[in-house]
Parts: sequence; structure tokens; C-alpha cells
Amino acid sequence: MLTFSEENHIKSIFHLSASSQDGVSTNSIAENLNTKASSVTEMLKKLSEKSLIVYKKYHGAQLTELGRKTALKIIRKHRLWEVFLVEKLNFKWDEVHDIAEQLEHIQSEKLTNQLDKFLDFPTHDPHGDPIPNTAGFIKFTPKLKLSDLNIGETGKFIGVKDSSSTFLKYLDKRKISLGCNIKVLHQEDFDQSLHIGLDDTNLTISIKSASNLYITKI
Amino acid sequence: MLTFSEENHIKSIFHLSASSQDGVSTNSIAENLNTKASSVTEMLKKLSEKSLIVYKKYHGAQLTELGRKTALKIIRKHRLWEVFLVEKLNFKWDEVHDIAEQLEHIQSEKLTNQLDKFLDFPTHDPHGDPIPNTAGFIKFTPKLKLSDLNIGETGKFIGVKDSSSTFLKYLDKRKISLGCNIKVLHQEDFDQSLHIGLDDTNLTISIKSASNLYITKI
DNA sequence: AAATATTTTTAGGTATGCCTAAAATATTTT
DNA sequence: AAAATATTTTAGGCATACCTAAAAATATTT
Repeated sequence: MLTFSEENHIKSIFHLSASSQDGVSTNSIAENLNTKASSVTEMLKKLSEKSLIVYKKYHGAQLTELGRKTALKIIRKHRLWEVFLVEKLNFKWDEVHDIAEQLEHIQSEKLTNQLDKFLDFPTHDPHGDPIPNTAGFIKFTPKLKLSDLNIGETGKFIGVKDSSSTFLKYLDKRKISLGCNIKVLHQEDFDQSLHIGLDDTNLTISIKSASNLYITKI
Repeated sequence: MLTFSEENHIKSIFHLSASSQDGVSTNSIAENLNTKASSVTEMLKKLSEKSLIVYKKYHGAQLTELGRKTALKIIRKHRLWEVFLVEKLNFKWDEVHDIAEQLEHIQSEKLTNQLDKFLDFPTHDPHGDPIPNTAGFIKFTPKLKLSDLNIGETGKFIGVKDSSSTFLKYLDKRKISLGCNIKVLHQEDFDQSLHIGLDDTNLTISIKSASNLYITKI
């Protein structure tokens, strides 16, 4: 049985591993969790003793297979609860993160699996992130960014990279919602902003926003 | 914002207050929470400073109005989650307590109220205990025990006093479920055990079990 | 490769929430 | 009402999880 703090560190290392080949740095974890490097160092020692990570002083942390499975269980719970909040309790997609951060620590395998069933085994959370199954297996979908498309191409909007409330509200305002088709019409030379077609409307979004949108070519 | 431990102490004091006019004793709280009296004393000081209880050394604790409201909010969450687990996730009534003990600490008023709505504003949890509303108001139903009935009288089974898993399973086995009508047919002189009629079957239950069943006369 | 800058660790401190053992207070018995 | 018993509090410890500041190791610049 892990403490909340241990679970949060494991999860943080998992998320940060995605964008780094070798060990996850102490500082990056501290930044991610809003704590200090010294606190993280302490925790890395503990997680290492519990065989959840491989930790070499001054060289960051890497999840073991056990650590990875542990992380995926927590992420599974987080994402299932997000689906529950949006689908069943009428929350908006920008409101669910903080609550799911609490719910992800509830311990009961049966609860998680019954919830999964109740939600009809969803494959993705409200932000388009995939939901690991009981075994911790995650269906991998290669992700393109909208900014990777060429002029004239169309993509289906399948997820966001940054799921901050600010960005999600920005998308809501522009009626850009998960599953919709986006065609790249034109790119401004000056600031690389994109003119896009969405159903029957056209609009312009910055290159920064475009690289926060995951799509699949269609 | 209260810690889990603070919330648990408040809840414990609330429950123990029901059966005691004056202050709730340090020892009874410790026993209830499976901790030691010295730990409780510490906590009572803290809760007193936060104006949640009135605490007089050596004379136990009493909830303030703020404390009572706080307790009712926690209990509201606990009972709503129990309903959710039974009604939506197909848990049995003897399986929900431990999970609800975790879920009752999740902080989000909106979550609680949306859950309430989703469950269609239930008035009682799976054990027959009333669910406080947003304002912390609890609908009071005078509770008789089955053992209070006279021979020949019939009662509707509306709740259990002791909701331990053991007792709930005992009831399941005998097909005694919330809402059913129970007629007292006869009482043994020797051990006060009761012969009762339930739908089309008759059975015998000990006086101890009978005094764990809450009923209303019909 | 030496100097500088950055990152990470260590050392030592704080608050929470638990504990045991001893002291203080309350209650019950004689 | 004094003695015996039970309850509660205090005193002092321990683990967790955070912190700051200083020291050590690593990385970058010159």
C-alpha cells in the first residue's frame, strides 16, 4: 500500500518519462509536483527501496516494470473517474482534473472495475487520453499534431496535449470539440498561424494552439 | 480545509453523541477510531481551536454548530456514495462501508450535489440511514426496534442499527431486506427469541438480532 | 582543463498524527 | 472520606512529508 505522495511521485515520473529517454530528473519531478528537489530526493530513495524505480544518485529515476504497472493503475482510475464526471455527472471537460486527482487514490480494485463496466468500458478520457485496461495495457494511437498537417489536409481532433482549464475553455469558445474534423486551409507567413475549416465555419488559431491539438489524418 | 484525521474525529464525535447527553469521552473516540486516548486528546485540542468542538479537559467533547454541520456534510457524502455503489455499481450492502470511508473525504461541493442529483435525491442509504440534504438537514424518522413490537404487530423494516458485514450477510441469508414487512408471531419465554412472519415464510431470530432491526409500525 | 553555473544531495528543521509510559484527575468502592 | 480503580492528560518518541541552506557532484562555458 502506497501513500498518496508516493503515488503522486510514481505518476509524475511516468508522465515525465514520455518525453525523456533516460532518467527523469529530480528537478523536473519537483516542478511537476510543486515541491522542492530535496523532498523529491528523499522520495526517490524510498521508491527505490520499494523496487518501484531504479534510482542512481545524480542521474534521475526510471520506473521498473512494477512501477510502470503501478502508475498505469493510478492513471486508469484517474481517467475512468474523469469519464464518470463528464458522462454521468455533467461536468465540463475543464472541471474534472482536480477532482480526479483525489479520486485516483481510492483503493478498491472492484470499485475500479465496476466503474469501468458501468461506463461501458470507455477507451479514452474526456481529453482524448487512452484508458489503460485492468492489465495496464494501453492502446497506442500514433499522434499527430494539427501543426504537422500540410495545407489542404484534414484531421480528426482526437485529444489535447495541454489539458489546462484555460486551453480547454479556449476550445469550447471556438466550438472545437473532440471528434470534430479540422481542415488546414492556409498558413500565415508572418506568425505561422493557421486558418482552419471546422464544419461550416472558418477560423484562425495560433501555431501554439495548433501544436496542442492531437489529430489523426483522414 | 480539514485533514482526513480531523474529519474522522468529527464524524466519530457526531456518531457517539447520539447515545450520550453530555460530552463524548476521549476513550470512546479512541476505541471508535482504533487509536489511543492520548492521540485523541491531541486532536481534541486542535478541533477546539478550530471551533469545531467544545472541549473541557477531563470532560469530553461536544460538537459546536459548525462541527455538527461539518459532520453532516461528511456523512452526507458517505451515504450518497454508498447509494451510488449499491444502485449503480452493483455492490452488496455489506461491501460498501470501507469504500465510502475513503470517498467521504473527497472535496468538491459540486461533485456531492451532482452525485445527489444523479442518484435522484435519495433519502436513505442502503442500510436505511437518512441522508442529510445540502443544508445539513436530516429528516428525522422515529425509530422503533423490532424487539419493541408486541406479539401480533407488524412492522416495516427500515434500517439496521449495527451495519457490520456479518450482520448484513446474516439478513441476506434469511431474505430479510429493507422495506419488507415483518410480523411478530410469538416470543419464546426461555431466550426471548422471536418467531416472525416474513412474506410467506416464518423464521426465528434472537432478541439480539431483533434489537438491531429498525422498523416503523404499520 | 579551469572556472563558472546548474543540479542534486545532505544536513538539519517543522508540522501532523500516531505511539508508550508516567503523571494528573475523576470515579467508584469500601 | 479515604483508598482503589479507571480515565485522561502530559511528556517524550517515531515516521512521513514537507522545507531551507550548505555541500557535493555534474554540466557548461570560456
